[in-house]
Amino acid sequence: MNLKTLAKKLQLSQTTVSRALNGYPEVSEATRRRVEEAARAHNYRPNSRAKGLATGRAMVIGHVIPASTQHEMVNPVFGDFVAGASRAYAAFGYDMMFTRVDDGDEEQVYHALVAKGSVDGVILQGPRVNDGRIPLLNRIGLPFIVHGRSSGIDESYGWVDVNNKRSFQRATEFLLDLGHRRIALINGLEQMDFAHRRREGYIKALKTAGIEPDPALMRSAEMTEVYGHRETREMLKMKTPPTAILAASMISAIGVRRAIDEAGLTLARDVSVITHDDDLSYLRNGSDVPIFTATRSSVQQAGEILSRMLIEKIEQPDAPNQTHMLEAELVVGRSTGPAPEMRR
Amino acid sequence: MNLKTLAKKLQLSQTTVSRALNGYPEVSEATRRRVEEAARAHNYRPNSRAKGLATGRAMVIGHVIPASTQHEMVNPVFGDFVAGASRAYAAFGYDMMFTRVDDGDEEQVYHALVAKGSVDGVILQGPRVNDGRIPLLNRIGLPFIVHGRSSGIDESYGWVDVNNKRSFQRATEFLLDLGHRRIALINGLEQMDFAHRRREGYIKALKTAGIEPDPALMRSAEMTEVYGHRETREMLKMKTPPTAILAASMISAIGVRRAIDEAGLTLARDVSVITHDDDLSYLRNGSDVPIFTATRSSVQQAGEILSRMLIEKIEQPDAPNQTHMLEAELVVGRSTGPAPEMRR
DNA sequence: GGCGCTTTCCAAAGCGCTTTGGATTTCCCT
DNA sequence: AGGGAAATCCAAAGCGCTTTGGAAAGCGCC
Repeated sequence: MNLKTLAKKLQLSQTTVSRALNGYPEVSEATRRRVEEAARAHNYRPNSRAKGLATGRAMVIGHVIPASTQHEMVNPVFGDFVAGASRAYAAFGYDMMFTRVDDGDEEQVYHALVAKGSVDGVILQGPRVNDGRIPLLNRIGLPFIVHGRSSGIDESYGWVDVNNKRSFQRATEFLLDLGHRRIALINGLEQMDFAHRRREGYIKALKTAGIEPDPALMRSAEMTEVYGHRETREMLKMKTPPTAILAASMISAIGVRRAIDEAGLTLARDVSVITHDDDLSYLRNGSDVPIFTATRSSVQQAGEILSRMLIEKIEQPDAPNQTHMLEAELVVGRSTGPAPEMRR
Repeated sequence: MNLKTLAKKLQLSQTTVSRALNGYPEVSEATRRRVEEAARAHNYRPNSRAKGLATGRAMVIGHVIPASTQHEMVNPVFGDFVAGASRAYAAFGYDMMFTRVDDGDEEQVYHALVAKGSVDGVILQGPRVNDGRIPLLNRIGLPFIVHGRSSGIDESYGWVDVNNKRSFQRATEFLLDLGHRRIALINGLEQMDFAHRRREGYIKALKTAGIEPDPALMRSAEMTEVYGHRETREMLKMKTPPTAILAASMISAIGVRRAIDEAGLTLARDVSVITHDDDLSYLRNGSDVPIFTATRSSVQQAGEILSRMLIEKIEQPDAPNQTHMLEAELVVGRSTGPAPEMRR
């Protein structure tokens, strides 16, 4: 069923039917009702490609996802983020499309997306420090919003980000207040901007307290469970092991806890742990009492805000870039306690 | 840059340029080379909507995702599955599109997808027992492959599934062989077909061993960490608590372990745990020695097989439906041991 | 009755591509 | 030299929609 045959059935022109369906005023209420009814009855939906061709809009938002390092997609954060974003897309009639890109092909892929006209805008996930994709997208003129920011990039762009620096600074201060002096940071990959900022916060808090950061206590990699476990196990073997650990995600914190258990130590009593908590649906930080003391910020909520912003950007491209800073909340759970030295 | 202006620049007709670019034989090698070069130079990419309109193919594969219960998207399994699928899509030039659907609107959404022509086929995720979507899609005639199967549906359809029944039967037998008699099942939602089959396997093994399944030891819900923790804590409080637990996913198994720790018990010694392991990138079951004894089957691999099958189905819709059964492997880790009674 | 509005509708062009049906040229062979 | 096949290219139609530029009809009013 297409416009033409529907129009014929109704004894109307395609123009009129199209206008009736799209809410234009140049059509009488009676006709509109008649048209709408017929459309419903015949299960008519305008062909999206034809509509897109005619209007120049795709009603699709793209997510370009680095593949070689599959970090983005397989990171459990991804699902919650996308779930949040999809809520906004659905509300505004957009679909979301994922394009997988091998490393180095990013420029190609963005050019292709705009040349092929398959999306109206993109979400930039996982920005790195000094991320070249931002100037690229600005140059191409494809509307985009960044999930996070990119240190070192001066041009204007829209973003939604957690105040990673401040939240890790506060978390570190919290541990310092508990008397901890050897505090480890099991960070994400430090080329990622969020990890970079978290380290800044961590270091700033240490320096402010007059403590020189120890490179041996700072680890950086993809935030898997195995990674959290491995680094913790190693550090606990040191001559003067850390008494507190800052973990970058719930998943790696789970590995951290496993290593602590295996070492015969007790969480909170022997080693304190604070993690960042993205508030993932499948990995809630406990039900009543939080398992971990954590800096919490819902990535699902971030996804929703972000996609709303992108849709606005698409619908009025000339409006100034918006930004939105989310403050993580420090929730105190059962994974932190006074430094062991203090307790004696 | 579009076909018309590119053709004009080359002093050729649109036909020739199009044919040159699409590998048709009616164009000389010399011209083809010239055209390809110009296309590259001007960064030309055919507009996908126009191409789709002309060919009738969208080169897009759809994933329709239930929203109200956001199980699908926020389940960490989702990311790995999609990562696997995207590998095949990228190889064959397809994009993937996600449509969020509120409960009850599924029929609407599928109809819309085919009417709007926005996808060439869909992947059906999270099939339930007796899932009405399968007959619906067959009726509509939209190519699809199911990730899993649906007990109670007799019509023919393509699927890729893990042999859930057998793998849980084996896992149960393994525990029985270790002397366990009170074995709990912390299952997924039992309207989900995979959970249904797992329970069948579990029950079959028990009955074969002459043990009457105890309803108090069978739990069912979304497989979150908190759920694994809560059910385990409850069951450990019973007068005769289980000595072994079968968990439905790594995430809930992590909750199970947490509850065991909190109860002052030791994994493997006091309580044995076997989990199903989807081999998620961020939640590997340990590095060298597996953390948990587990039935393992890579969901990423399933995604890749599935999407390959769907592409074949799209390209030759009349071929008979293919099916692919994956056998989970039982890996023995450190979470299982002889039943406590046996050790005395 | 005729004028100027508003209301209601329509024919046709155009979005950027593929593909059909031919036209033109080249080449080989007798 | 001429005929036919093969190679190479092209004009134009068509995919299903929106939108422009009018046309026709209805209405109140002088």
